[in-house]
Amino acid sequence: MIVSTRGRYALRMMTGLAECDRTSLRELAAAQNVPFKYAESIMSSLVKAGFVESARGKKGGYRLTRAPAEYTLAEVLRETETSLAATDCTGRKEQACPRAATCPTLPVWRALDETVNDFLSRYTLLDLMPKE
Amino acid sequence: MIVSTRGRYALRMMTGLAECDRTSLRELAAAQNVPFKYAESIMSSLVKAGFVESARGKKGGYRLTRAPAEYTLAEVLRETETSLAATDCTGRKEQACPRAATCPTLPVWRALDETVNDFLSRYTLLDLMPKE
DNA sequence: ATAATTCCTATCGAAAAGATAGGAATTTAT
DNA sequence: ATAAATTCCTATCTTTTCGATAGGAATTAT
Repeated sequence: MIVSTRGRYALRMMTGLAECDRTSLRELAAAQNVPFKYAESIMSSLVKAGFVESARGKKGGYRLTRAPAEYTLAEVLRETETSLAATDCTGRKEQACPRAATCPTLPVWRALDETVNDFLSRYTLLDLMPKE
Repeated sequence: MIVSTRGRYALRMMTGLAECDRTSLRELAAAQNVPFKYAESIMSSLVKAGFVESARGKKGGYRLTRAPAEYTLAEVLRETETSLAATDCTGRKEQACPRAATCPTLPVWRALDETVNDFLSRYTLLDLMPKE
């Protein structure tokens, strides 16, 4: 699995935000069918990454900081998925593998990583907006 | 994660087999550093898929049924990974999603699936054999 | 003050992944 | 025949990851 539920929720929430100027998480989560408390945790990643701006207190809520076309799927998923790496070999534990220096397979995984990243960089939030 | 430990073990075991005419699982697992019992379960998938031929009893063992260049990574991983699908949306539970008909994101996931599959179809076991 | 919100930390429960256990069936060698 | 080495089969265990929830502190408009 490259993109998990968490990442898909994140994208849905962001397209939801793109459709209104500002909204509370309660409304957004309901509209996008994302469990409220889970949405909270995801939104916290989006804010920390600077994708979304928050306003606290009554009448508070969230709003995008850029135009939808300015977010690639790659950057959003990089912040919300645990890892986008094709394998453990190219992920966090990369350095832990003693075979790395001579492993004939490692270059293939690196190329796969790049292929996936390139793919996800060619799409933006705008491509995920419902038409008409 | 696209390729898990199980899939990588499968590929290692097959390249190991490619290096000798026939070998027992005990030897193979030891040589490739794959836990013996785990290797058994993986090998059972490989045999069932017809990638490998088994001989039972004393002096038994396993052997590839084709030349290394005749196995693509895609087909090996398709048999050993739980799923190669980019998301749940394009995996087994595909039909379970009520949004599918109008989901603007689904085509993207399908295209990603195809991209990954194309990539993995361009490499064969031969590409994973240690050089020199 | 009160109500509605974001923010923070902790935890739970289910599912998947990695790995192991034990023994039945088969075959070769002696 | 018997023993040894193997594949085959089913079941289980453990650890990690993932999805989701709980409770309450901090903030702000009214």
